[in-house]
Amino acid sequence: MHESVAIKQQIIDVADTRFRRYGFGKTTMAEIAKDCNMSAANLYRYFENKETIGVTICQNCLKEKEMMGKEVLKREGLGAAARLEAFFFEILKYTYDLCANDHHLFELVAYISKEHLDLVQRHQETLRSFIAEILAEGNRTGEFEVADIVSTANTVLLATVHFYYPPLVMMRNHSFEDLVQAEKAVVALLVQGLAKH
Amino acid sequence: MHESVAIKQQIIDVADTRFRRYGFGKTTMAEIAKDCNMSAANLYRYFENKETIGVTICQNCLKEKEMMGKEVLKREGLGAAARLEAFFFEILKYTYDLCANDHHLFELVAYISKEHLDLVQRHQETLRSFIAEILAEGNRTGEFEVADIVSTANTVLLATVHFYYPPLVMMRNHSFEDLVQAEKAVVALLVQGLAKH
DNA sequence: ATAATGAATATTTTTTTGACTATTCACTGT
DNA sequence: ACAGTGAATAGTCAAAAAAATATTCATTAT
Repeated sequence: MHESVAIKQQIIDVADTRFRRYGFGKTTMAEIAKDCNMSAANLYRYFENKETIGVTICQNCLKEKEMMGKEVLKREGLGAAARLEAFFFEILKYTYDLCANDHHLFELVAYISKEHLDLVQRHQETLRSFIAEILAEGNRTGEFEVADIVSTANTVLLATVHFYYPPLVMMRNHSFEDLVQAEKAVVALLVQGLAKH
Repeated sequence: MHESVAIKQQIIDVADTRFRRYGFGKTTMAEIAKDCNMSAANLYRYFENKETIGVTICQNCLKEKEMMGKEVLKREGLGAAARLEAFFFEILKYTYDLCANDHHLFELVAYISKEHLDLVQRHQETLRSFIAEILAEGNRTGEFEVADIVSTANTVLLATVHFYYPPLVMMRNHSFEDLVQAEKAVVALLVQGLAKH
């Protein structure tokens, strides 16, 4: 019945493991198939091609990052300013961990992002909507005074690119602590700018 | 006497022309030498190697960009906020023009920047000092209220990376107008945050 | 009809090889 | 000593060949 869904998932799991350990390029369809006890040809009944497998894993990665941010939206006892700070802290942490520890996955994401611009765009769209939520909350509580929430959310996203865009996060061997300090400083300045005066 | 300085300059001029037209990789030392009416071997009496020539041209490029920013520092009749805006506008304009029109030079800068991190760092250091000057002016005139000028200048630099870092400037085919609009929005938000309340 | 396969074909990657270019050096002219 | 050179060397790049891999397809199994 939903057999095919389970098999798809198995393929993703197996591929994910191999991609992380050996990289996308060094993993063959034959190897993935073997791990699933099937022939390489049969993989094509579940995925159009190898790249599609990569894209799916990439999407999962971005989705997980989004979850990290989303969790912050629901946290109790935070004002809008503190929430914004926590939001970028989580995003930065996730991005940093990915890049620093899963080098191969980082490369996969970078490669896929180059081709499938739409993926990245959708991801940014999601982050933007999260930020917009925080801005709206700030307006509600009187902490912020934002006229155009959507366009301001976009502006905030532009100013914080250092903390979610992997190539920038990894540029020069900044320690995680340095990055967090920079993140705090940028967000603090932005919060000042957003605040009701 | 200062013969060698003039010859060095000639080599740079000739190389610059060729690099812009054909790219760094497609320009040979023999060609540069021919343009200077000398043998390839003789170039090595003036430059350690080909890469050093590229680095020098790259430096000139960055220096020119810095000049664009510096000019804004001296403009009369601008408040600190307007000056900051004008500053990033000029930087963005120069960066955009370089990337959009001098594709080969853009690649050279990108390539050299990867190796010679110190060049880029020094460049950022310069931009930072310019921003610091503007912040200090703002403090003086009462427009801004910045406690730690140096660290704040750095924060501003981080938040505006979209407008001076070539790869980001060129990411997706944003029109120049879109970029300028984004630049205005980001700087406006930062200025709000810097303002005396 | 659906799942799966081995063998055939198409693509991509790797290796090899030859040509090309950067760099060095021993030497020439001043 | 200094500016310069041609020829020798070393290293890099690019085209071609070989090998590996992705993808398709005709066929089998259930």
